[in-house]
Amino acid sequence: MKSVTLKDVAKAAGVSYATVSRALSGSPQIGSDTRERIIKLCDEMGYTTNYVARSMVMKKTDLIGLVVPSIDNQFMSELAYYAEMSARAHGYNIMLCNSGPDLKQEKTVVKILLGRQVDGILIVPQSPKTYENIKAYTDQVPTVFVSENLRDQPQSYVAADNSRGTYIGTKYLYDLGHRDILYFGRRHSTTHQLRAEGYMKACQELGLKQRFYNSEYSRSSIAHGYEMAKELFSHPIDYTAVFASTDSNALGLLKAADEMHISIPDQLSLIGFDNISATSLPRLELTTIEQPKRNMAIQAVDMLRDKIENGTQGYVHQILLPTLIKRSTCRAL
Amino acid sequence: MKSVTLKDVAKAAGVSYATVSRALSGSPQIGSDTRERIIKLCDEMGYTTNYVARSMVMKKTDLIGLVVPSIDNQFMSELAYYAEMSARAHGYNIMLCNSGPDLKQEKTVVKILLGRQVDGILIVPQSPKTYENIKAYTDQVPTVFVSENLRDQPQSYVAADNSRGTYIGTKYLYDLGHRDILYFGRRHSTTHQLRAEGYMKACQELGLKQRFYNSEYSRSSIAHGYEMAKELFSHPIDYTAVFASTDSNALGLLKAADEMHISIPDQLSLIGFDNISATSLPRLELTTIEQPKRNMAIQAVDMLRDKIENGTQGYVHQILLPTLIKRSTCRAL
DNA sequence: TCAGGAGTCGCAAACGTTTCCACTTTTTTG
DNA sequence: CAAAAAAGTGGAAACGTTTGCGACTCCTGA
Repeated sequence: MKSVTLKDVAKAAGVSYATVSRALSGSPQIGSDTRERIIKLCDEMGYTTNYVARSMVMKKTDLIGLVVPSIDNQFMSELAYYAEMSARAHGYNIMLCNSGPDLKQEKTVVKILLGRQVDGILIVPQSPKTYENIKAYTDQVPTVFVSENLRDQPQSYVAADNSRGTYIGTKYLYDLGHRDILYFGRRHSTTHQLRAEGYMKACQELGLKQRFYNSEYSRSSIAHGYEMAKELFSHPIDYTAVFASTDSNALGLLKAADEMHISIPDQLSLIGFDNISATSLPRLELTTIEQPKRNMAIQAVDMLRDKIENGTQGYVHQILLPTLIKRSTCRAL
Repeated sequence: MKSVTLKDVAKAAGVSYATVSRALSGSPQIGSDTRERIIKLCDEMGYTTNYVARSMVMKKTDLIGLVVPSIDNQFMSELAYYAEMSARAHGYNIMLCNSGPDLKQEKTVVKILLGRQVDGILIVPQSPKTYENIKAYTDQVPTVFVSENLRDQPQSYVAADNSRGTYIGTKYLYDLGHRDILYFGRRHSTTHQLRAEGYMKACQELGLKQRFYNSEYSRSSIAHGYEMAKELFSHPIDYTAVFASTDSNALGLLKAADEMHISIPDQLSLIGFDNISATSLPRLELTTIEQPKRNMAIQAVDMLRDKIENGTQGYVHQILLPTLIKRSTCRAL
């Protein structure tokens, strides 16, 4: 269990441990013969440099804190995957924290991460209030937000262009011949407000009537989409397509439609948003708008690295374009 | 960016920094009046203890390395969720690594984790060869494996009782009246061998004929399940139920069945394994065997903590019972 | 022969903690 | 009331590394 230190290999090599350190770090001020000898010896003795000691003197941990509401969520786990890959490729490691159900938890984990001396924090906010919640810490360490739109805040973030996503989607529906399109789902939270706006903008441009259906406290879940849709379908259906603010809600609506024998897409076209993995499943095949998760993750760690390594001040808002994924829940009229 | 240290608050409080350290750590050998004064001061000055310095002297990082083939995977992200929660509740943080596509990557990240001085490692193996692959490191740090069955290896692990899972499932099918049950999918890798064994045992006890269908290099994916199933259905269907070794494969089979107008469950009952989240989706509703992921995660970190904190030697094999989730792809004959 | 420079290498400080030991002050006890 | 015990505090070492600076060796050229 006792690991071998610099001092150990120094002793074995008959040099000072400064020399060993330099040999490993590729310092130019060292003989190439001794360097090789030492490197070989390190290998034999199974020496690996102790990162916590190193961090101590370098005042840099090469650690990035990743805080997500809960990693057990398609969007976030996918994001985490690419973030970790990209970070590691650049010599960083990821410290993972679930910011749990409430803001208190979120603040706690950020505090922990600070104590751990992470070089930067990547956070996907759990609510629009997150910014205020951790404001006190974001100036102590480079931070970039992912996926929640902080528009007016002086904070770096990368996000999908939600507004453009719904715009593209309704345009697609229009081109398919639909003239009565219902927007279904959440409208509060910045993200969902933007999605609604994209729909509204498209309607305006195309001369369509804007029609919304949502309950005040709607959440993005299949169960809730189902409940909402059952309520919705109890009224006459005087629209030919619905744009769900979220894939989960769309899936819930799908379930309700099945039960009520409303055929999708024959009677009703349906389009969602997020491209969660479930949408590509057999029997589902939901047409949707994809958030470019891979790019978001990569851009986010790039931004963070820039802040860390170059000390870049200020902030940048990186907006990525979503794309339409055509599957089989929409049909031409 | 410059954070406040022990020395800073010591100066402000007019005491030595040993005293401040003691006040914070709740040492008994300190006056309760000075303790309160110091704690209040720390709060005001926004002091948080530097964990890397602390780790240095304590020779303990309170860090657990979590290595998974890829976090963007239902099973693993869910596992990671519970593991992180449980770990943090006990004062540990999680360092996340994807062990990537190959064994080389897996070895690399384990090495990194060792350099980071993690107190322990939680690893879900990417292949049966994982054990051999990282053998050299597992005796340098407490390690527990998750979900791959290392039966004969002197290594701690927690896993679902795969064999029992398939046993329960086929028994269920039998009780429903099925007498011709086909086992569909992978059979190599320890896990899947065990699953196959459970099916075989049930068949033996119940006097059923064992029937297998699989391709040599089958993987657990919907696409592959689909391909296999198309091939399968090109032969006459002289069985009334199929047990898929994996939910993903089951879903692929479902898709093929739909295309060939084979009705499930009317013509064919279907049962999967894993209870991935997709199985509970509308239109799918796959009957399956659930791995108790939450329990697995919690047990795993408990085992690891025991090794870390109590220096427990030896190894334990923790086998958890899977449960049958009845949904709508099975019907009584 | 020797000054001086290039090329190597060692010494020691520093990073921010925790904790052992010693020391001072206060309290208890005989 | 003196001595011993207890309580509270400070000094300093230690953890394993990086790196500035000084020192040493060796060689070149005058």
